[in-house]
Parts: sequence; C-alpha cells; structure tokens
Amino acid sequence: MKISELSRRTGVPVASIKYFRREDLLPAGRATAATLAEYGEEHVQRLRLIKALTTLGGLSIAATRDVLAAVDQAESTDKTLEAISYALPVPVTAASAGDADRDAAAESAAEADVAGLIAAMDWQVPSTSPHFRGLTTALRELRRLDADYRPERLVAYAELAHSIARLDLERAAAFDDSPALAEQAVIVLALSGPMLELLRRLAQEDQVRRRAAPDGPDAG
Amino acid sequence: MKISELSRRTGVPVASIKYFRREDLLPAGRATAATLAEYGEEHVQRLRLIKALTTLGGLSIAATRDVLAAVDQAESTDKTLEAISYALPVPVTAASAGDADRDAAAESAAEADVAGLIAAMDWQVPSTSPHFRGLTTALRELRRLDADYRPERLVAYAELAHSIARLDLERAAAFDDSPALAEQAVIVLALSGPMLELLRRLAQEDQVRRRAAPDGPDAG
DNA sequence: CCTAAGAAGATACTGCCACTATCCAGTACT
DNA sequence: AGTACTGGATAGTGGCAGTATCTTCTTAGG
Repeated sequence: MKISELSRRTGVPVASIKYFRREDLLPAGRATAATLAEYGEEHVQRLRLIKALTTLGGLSIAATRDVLAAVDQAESTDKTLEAISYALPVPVTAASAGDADRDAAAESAAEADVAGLIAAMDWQVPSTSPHFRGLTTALRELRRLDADYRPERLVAYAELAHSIARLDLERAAAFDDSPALAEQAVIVLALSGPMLELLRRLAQEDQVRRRAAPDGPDAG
Repeated sequence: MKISELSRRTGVPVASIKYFRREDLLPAGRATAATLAEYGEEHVQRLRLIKALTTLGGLSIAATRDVLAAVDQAESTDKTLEAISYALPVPVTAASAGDADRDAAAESAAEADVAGLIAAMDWQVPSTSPHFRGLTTALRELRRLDADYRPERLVAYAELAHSIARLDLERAAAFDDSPALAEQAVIVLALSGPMLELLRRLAQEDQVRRRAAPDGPDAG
C-alpha cells in the first residue's frame, strides 16, 4: 500500500509517518521506484504499537525508538525481556550533581534504606541499577518533605510491586517461541505501568467516595 | 528572608521562584515596601513540595497549581482527599473525537469491560469518571494491538491496585486533624504512583535477572 | 547624602520536543 | 501532456518550562 493508505488505515497523518521514519521508529517501505515505496501490514502494526507506546505508555520518541530497537533485535526470550527492561525510561532520575543541597548524609541514608528494602525483599538488583538510583533519589526528596516513607512502610508496597512484576513477567514470557513474542512482551512491560496506574486511580476514587458517603450500601 | 536567601535555601533559581509566583504555585511574600517582600518557612516548604510534585510526581506546572489549590482550600479530611483526587491528572485521556478509526463497537466493548471490572470489584465509580474514561480508552487501544488484556486478566491487577489504594488512603487519612493534613495527603496521593512504579520496575528487574541466571542461589 | 547592591514585577527570550508544512524531483494514470 | 500523488529533505509551528533582561524602587555602607 502507499503512504496515503497507510495513513488512512492507522489514522496517523502522512507527515507524522514520515517523521517516525526519520526518527527510525518505523522501517522504510519496500522501494519500487525512486519516489515510490510499498508498505505492508507490518507497518500498520508498527504504527499502532508506536501510538500505544507514546499515548498510553507516555514514552518519548527517543524512548520509543530504544524500546522498538530492543524488539527488533530479539534473540532469546530472556535477552528480549532484559533488553526491553533496560530500554524503558526510569520515571525518576537523579538530578545533575551540584544541586543546592549537597547533603551527603541524606543521600547515603536514602541509599541504605533502598539497600535494606532490596535485601528484605531478596531482590537481585545491583546498587548501580538506574532503578536503584531512581528510588534513592525519590526517597531522599521525600525525607526532605518529612513524608512517612520509612522502610517499614515501603515493604508493603514492595510486596505488591513484586506481585505485579510476577504477573507481568508471567504474561510477557507466555509468548515464548511465538513470532509475536517481542512485540507482546513490550506491550506487557511498557504498558503495565500506566494500566496499573489507571486501576489504582480508579480504586483510589472508590476509596475516596466511600469515605465521603460512609452510609452507602457497600460502605463496609 | 529575601528572595535570594529563599533561593539559596531551596536550590531553586530566583528566576524560577518568580516564575512559580506568576503561575500561582507559590504565595506572595509579605510586602514590606514597594519592591521588597519577606518570605518565611512556609515558602521554603512550598518550594520543596513544588519540586517533589514536578520532578518526582511528573506533574506539569498547571497540574501542580490545581493540586496545590486543593491543598490550600482544605476544609475537611474527606473534602481534601476528594479535591486532590480530582485535581491529579489522569494518565490516559481519550483522544479528541474524529479519530481515524471511528469504531463504535470497539469503544462500547471496552466500556463494557471496564463496567464489568468495576462491578466485579464492587467499586463505586460512575462511568462519567475521567478514570473510567481513561481506562476505556486504554483498553480500546490494547484490543487493537491484540494484547491480552481481557477482564479476567485485569481482575488480578485490579485486586492489587485495590490493596495499594487502601494503603494510600490509610496513610493519607492518618494525618487527620493535623495541621499538615492536606500537605501530607497530597504527597501520599500524588507520589504514590511514581514510587510504586519505581518499586515495580525494581521487582521487574529482579524477575528478569532471575530468568537470565536461573542457577543463582535464590533462583527458586 | 550618595551610591552600589540587591529586590520586585513585567516582559521578552530560549531550548526542547513533537509534530506539521513546504519544496523538490520523480512516478503513474488518463 | 496534464494532474495527482509519492518519497525525501528541510524548514516552520506551538506548547511548555523555565531563564534573562529591563525598569523602578529600597536600603545598607561610606
């Protein structure tokens, strides 16, 4: 199909399709002449995936490129899962050094909290992991706000996070040996967060409503 | 204190403090003359909160303003929690109408899924809630990707989301009658998502590592 | 008192991002 | 031959989050 039909099929403007091509999110079509190329179903599917990752997953174009690169280089299930896991952006990143409060004590205290949590959960994650660093940064900021995020509190959340991660991996790995493995895995790993957030917000709204109207039929 | 000291104390550039003032994230200082104002500890604390909401919570300036407005108008605990819950941005928003695929069937199918899930969970949430609409949009997109997000699958996640929401509300409401109620509540409600996401990613990394090295000491 | 160093507020500018539009050869159909 | 369309390159747009400049005013030090 030509680019105009690809655009019609997916709802993505032609100019945007060209943009995604430039940014290497979308492979080129099969060229049939100097100014003509043929696109296929794989392009339709890829555009849908791009849309899902950016609009639902909230990924930037750059992050989407990295994730899709991991999908395209799929070798084994494990390697694919690992590549995707590392390609996904970390929600919280440490600020560049030299930040106003050069509080080394707070930094190491937060680091100790995270290390303790990981030990308590028996997680295999090195302290060099961007996720480790992100959590450390977050805890440092929360300490500054006098927020109640002590390790004891965190463990309850960590247990739930662990359950979620198990559900995710179970689903992501279930596509083992299927041709669509990498693609389905990326959907699960990249969109699980936003989906969970939506469910959490829904549950939160329910809790708030029950507090506001405790005399309802289901107030128990 | 003067603005330069406020800047030094918080690490926020003077120009940014002025910007937050303009955007109504930060109250004005107590004016002592036409071109002089006095700032206090509440400004320091507010700036820390702004930083946490934007950098950790990922909120935009506009969303932060809404959330802070809810904090400032705190009346009762319940009203505060409700106001904050509604002020927080919904991660997934329905695209403007007229989108390429005018698939009314997919839309209502997704809507039925969400309604079914909410009924199964016994949640008190109207179908007009932005969270309901967001989840519907997300499911519609996922259906298009042939992702395995059937209601049965979702329930497991919903149960976990429910547990998380209960932990959150328990903590948010624990500050009842404390002067810092609204502020601590907003921290819990707005930053719980990013914190959980970080923990989930950490747990995910652990799972991926265990798959990659199943002969480790804790591979069970 | 005079002056230099801020301070406050208004306005303008910047950099990044995700598109979006224009331009240019080069087909393809009629 | 004429028109519509194509792929690719390049340039422009709009929103966001600051950042910088400018003007007027205040105040502490000499």
